[in-house]
Order: sequence, then structure tokens, then C-alpha cells
Amino acid sequence: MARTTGSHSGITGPKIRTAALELFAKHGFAAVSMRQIASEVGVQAGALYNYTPDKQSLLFDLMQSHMTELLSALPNEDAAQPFEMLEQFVRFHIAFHHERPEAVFIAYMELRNLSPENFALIEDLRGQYENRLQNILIAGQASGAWTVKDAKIATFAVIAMLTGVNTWFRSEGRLSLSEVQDQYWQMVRSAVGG
Amino acid sequence: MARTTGSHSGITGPKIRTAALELFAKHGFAAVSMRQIASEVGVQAGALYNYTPDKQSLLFDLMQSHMTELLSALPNEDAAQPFEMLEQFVRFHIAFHHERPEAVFIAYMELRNLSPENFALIEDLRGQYENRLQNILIAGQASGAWTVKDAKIATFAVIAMLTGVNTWFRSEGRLSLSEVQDQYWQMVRSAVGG
DNA sequence: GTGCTATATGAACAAGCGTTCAGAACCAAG
DNA sequence: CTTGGTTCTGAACGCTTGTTCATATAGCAC
Repeated sequence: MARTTGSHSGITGPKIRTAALELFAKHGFAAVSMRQIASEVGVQAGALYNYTPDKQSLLFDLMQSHMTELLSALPNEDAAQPFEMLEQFVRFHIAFHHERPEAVFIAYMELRNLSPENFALIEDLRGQYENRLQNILIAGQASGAWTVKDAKIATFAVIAMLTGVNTWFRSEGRLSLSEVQDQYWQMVRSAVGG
Repeated sequence: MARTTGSHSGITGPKIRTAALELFAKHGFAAVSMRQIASEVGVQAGALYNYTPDKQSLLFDLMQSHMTELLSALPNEDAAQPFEMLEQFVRFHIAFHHERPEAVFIAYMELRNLSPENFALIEDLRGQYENRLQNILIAGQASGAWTVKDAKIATFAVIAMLTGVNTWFRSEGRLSLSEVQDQYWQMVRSAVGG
């Protein structure tokens, strides 16, 4: 026997990415087999290799897509005041990460499963994102908008704090997303000394 | 053949734990084989089963030890002022986590590889730790020492921020541990509105 | 020095892994 | 209705996995 339900190249590809994303996020890259992914898609394992050269590339593509989307979705900070830029960044980060918890999880947890070259590529993208925040913090420092000593440390602190929202916040809970954004923005603003 | 170098029960046990800790932190639980651990210890894989019933227990023991040590090393907060308690917590968290990066990494990243019962046990310990901080924040709220709105959110925010130090701080870098502690303490104090 | 026990070996087990590939089934175009 | 090319199956590949166990040794107590 061969294909039982017809030709589906346009639909199988995305399904594989979705299935891999969910399974990697839930069980971890190393713990998920190609057969599990295939089974989730409703296909045999061999068929996956029409869409990806190997398992590692599947992971890398997911991470790269996520980081690229993150960078291009980030509002451009030009021509705004430091406080507005920082507030915009805080609200953006929380909302964007909240919308794709699986991709965020993978992008943070599976770095060690990338080949050295792939790791360097993802780390570069992450660095670009962090630099955007760092530039905002430096701009606010220069203009005297706030008093934070070390912009690099503050960058790490703010990003860690904001990314942490994903570990506990659920939209069905007692707080709305915008309430969470409000409270984090207040904490960030105070933390940088504004 | 059998043992080639003698009887080592008192030394093989700890060596297994150390090897497992390092390998799990570096490559992830699922990506590390019992044979790799055994090889690191200088022993055959079968010998590991004199010290652990299975691979899962090895992971759980490492995580449980870490969380237990964390809880018992945490300074007792009684009879101090809110600000002192919070500062003590911030400095303690940074220092303690800095001393054992592998255990911290595992305790955060390998939760999904625990059986449901083991997961519940670790989560409970983590909850106890978070409650200690939350109680400090509530005490400060009640005494008017600071103005943070939601103690639960602030707890998550502070812990995420502090734990993030481990992702970038290295003692060989440009900053000393106490400088980092100082700056984070200042950011935390400001963030809670003190 | 003899015997006991704890500790280790090394082979074996069934199961699962990522990946390849010949051939079958399907769809679209002529 | 045939042809051509894309998509999938199912079996196979060599290898690794966690775990077990009979067997052998090392070191301690006597």
C-alpha cells in the first residue's frame, strides 16, 4: 500500500511543524521521536523526510521562525521618548510571548540541542532582540529619564522578569492580560528608577 | 572478569550523582544515556543500578536534594524588618543559585521528565520557596514599607528576575558577585515601590 | 589465610531510535 | 484515458536505549 488519502503537500508541511512544536514543547526535543510526530500528523515516519532533511533542522526551523517573527514584530523605537519606548517594549514582549508559549519555551530550552552553527545563528538573533531593549535603556540613561546604573544588567533583568510571565499567567485566571501588562510596566518603570 | 579496581561503594555513589548532574545540565536528561554516565564515572552501566533503581530516580534525587538544600539554606525571616528581609532574600537567592548552576538548570528545565508523582513533590517544594518571598512581600505591604499592588505577581517577577542572573553572570567577568547583588537589590527595592 | 559480602563486569534482552528507499497510490495535465 | 510527477507506505538498516543477571573479584572480619 501507499498513500491512502491523497496528495497533501500543502497541508502536511504545516501540520508537521505544528505537531513538532507542540511535542517538543511538551516533552522536549530529545524525548520526542520522529514516529511520534508522524503519528500526530497521521502519516508514517518516512513521509516527514519530504519536508525536512533531518530532525535537527526541524528544531532549528521552528526556533529561527520564532526569533525572526519576534524581531520583525517588535515596534520600531525611533522618534519616540524613552519612557514611551520602554513601555511599548514591555507591553509588546508580554503580549507577543503570551500568544506563542510553545515557541517561547522551545527557543529557551532547546538551545543545547542545536548544532554549534545553528546555535550561533539563534544566539545572534536573540542578541539582536536584547540589543533593542538595551538601546532603549541607554537612551533613557543619556536623556536622564531614569537612573539605572548598568544598562546591560538592567536589560537582562527586565527580559527575565517579563519572560517569566509565561510560567504562570493564563488568560482564564483572575487577571487580564492588560492588567498584567500594567503591573509589569509599573515594576519595570520603578526598577529603572523613573 | 568483574571489578578491576576494588570496592568503592563510598565513592562511586557521589561520583554518579556528580556525573549525572553535569551531563543532565549540559545535554538534557533525555539526551544522556546511562552508559554515558557510567563512562564518566569509570564503570560499566550495570553498576549504576547498585545506586539507583532507575534513571528517573536519579533525576528526581538530584532535584529533590537541590530544592531541600535551597529551603534549608534560606535565612529565617522572623524578627526582622520587611526591607531587611527582602534584601536578605535577594542576596541569598543570587548567591545560592550562583554556586550551583547545574542543579538550578536541571531543577527548572527537567520538570517535564518527572513522573506525575515526582513532579508534584518538586512543585510543592518550589511553592514553599516562593511562599517565603511572598510572605515577605505581604508583610511589607501590610506595614506600608512599599506600595506593590499584587504580592503574587511581584513574587513571580522578582524570582524570575533573580534567577535570570545565572544565564549571564560569570565570576570571571567585569562585575563581582556583590556588585551584581547590589544592583539587583536596588532594582528589586525600586520595583516594589520602596 | 579463609570465608563472606558488597561491588563490579560484560553479555544479553526487547524495544525503540533516525534515516533510507523501492514501490504503490494518488492528483493534475494533456 | 494515459502519462508524469508528487506524496506516501512499509519494510528494512545499523545502532542505541534502559535494564537485568549470572558470574567474578576485592576487601573486610575473623
